[in-house]
Amino acid sequence: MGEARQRGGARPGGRSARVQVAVHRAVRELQAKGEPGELTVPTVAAQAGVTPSTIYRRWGSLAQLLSDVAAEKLRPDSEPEDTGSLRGDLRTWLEQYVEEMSSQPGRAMVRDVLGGNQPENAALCSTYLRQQFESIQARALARGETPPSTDVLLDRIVAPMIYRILFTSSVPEVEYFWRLLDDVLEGKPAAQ
Amino acid sequence: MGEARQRGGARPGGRSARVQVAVHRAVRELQAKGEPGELTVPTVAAQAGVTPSTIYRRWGSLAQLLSDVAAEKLRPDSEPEDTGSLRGDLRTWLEQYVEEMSSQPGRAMVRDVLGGNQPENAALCSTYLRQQFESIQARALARGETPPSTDVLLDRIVAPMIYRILFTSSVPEVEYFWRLLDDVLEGKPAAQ
DNA sequence: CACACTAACGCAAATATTTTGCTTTAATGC
DNA sequence: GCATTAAAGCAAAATATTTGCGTTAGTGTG
Repeated sequence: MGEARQRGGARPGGRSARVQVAVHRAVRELQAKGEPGELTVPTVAAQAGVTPSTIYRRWGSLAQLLSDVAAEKLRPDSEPEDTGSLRGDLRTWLEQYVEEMSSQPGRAMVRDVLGGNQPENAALCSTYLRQQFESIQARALARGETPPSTDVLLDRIVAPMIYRILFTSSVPEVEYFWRLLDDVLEGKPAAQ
Repeated sequence: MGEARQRGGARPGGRSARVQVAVHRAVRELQAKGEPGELTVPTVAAQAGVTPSTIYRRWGSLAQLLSDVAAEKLRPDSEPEDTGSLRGDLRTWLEQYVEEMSSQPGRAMVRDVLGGNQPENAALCSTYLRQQFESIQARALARGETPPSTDVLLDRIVAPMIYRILFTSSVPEVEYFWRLLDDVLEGKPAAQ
């Protein structure tokens, strides 16, 4: 994750790991409780049973900690569902992704990952997406289908969604993105 | 701009306006000087000849102030150049936009607008883009050309660029986005 | 133009957060 | 085990943020 790295023999075992888990969990608990005013380094530290200075030294700031937690939340917990066809796989995946990301907590996650000025965490999210797509593509190839490239999927479907989440007040329904998907799959010319 | 709004008779004249200008200028000056560590509310206040509490009361936090300043910076200072054709107008505009946004300060601007949790500022940026596009479209229509819709331009060109700026470590050269543009203009099928 | 009204600023005390130096705890390698 | 030292704890110091209250100066009215 995005924690400050040391050169000397790092020591990731035991206590360090426990602190990491406790702090991340504390963040999630406080986030779940609502009250964004309660979400401060001292509060998180208290909830995690840890000293504030520990958090400052390991994560640097609340924003970086939140960025780490958000990146962790955004890691997919399972393979994309197999529906039997490329189009079905992508539609199902897209439905879940749109729902997750355009929700209030979803938008917050996106903002948080970007917030920490920690390019690695943002890049990680992109990597997660690529991996999901690659597994869908692999299945498609195994079926004899010819899937679009990952870059095309990112440019034509993910990017428009994220752009709207970040820069506009309302995000379209899934149908809008399903349409973008079909344009890609059918090699349609751009809608004018 | 994103400053806290009051219901009672607002008082935007004279002193308030001067403070606003002084504070924004102070932020720009400190940003220009580099040293991100120097960029704190007390420092900005000192540079602007103002009390910190003034900034806290008007802007709430450094992040919101930076968001306002970034939104202001992102406001286009002129009409898009007229090159005589739709494709030329869009290519020229795109060249400048890619150069501006993928630079180090450009990326910082994007992060800053989004940073303040101030959806209005982000939405403003999208509006600026729409306006630029609309003026290019109007010229195209006057020439008898048929320009793509604003949404298509945002989805197919701007969104991929912003996505890469925010989520990946390297942003492609202009040529990449010129290609996306030509795909849109020529109604080409998606590249596989 | 003088005057009342009050939004927005300044000032300074009260809080809260962040940094830092030093001590203690406990992983890791031998 | 035992030495070594990364990472945590603790507490004082430094900074940043909030808040109450007095002052300044836009704004509307007579």
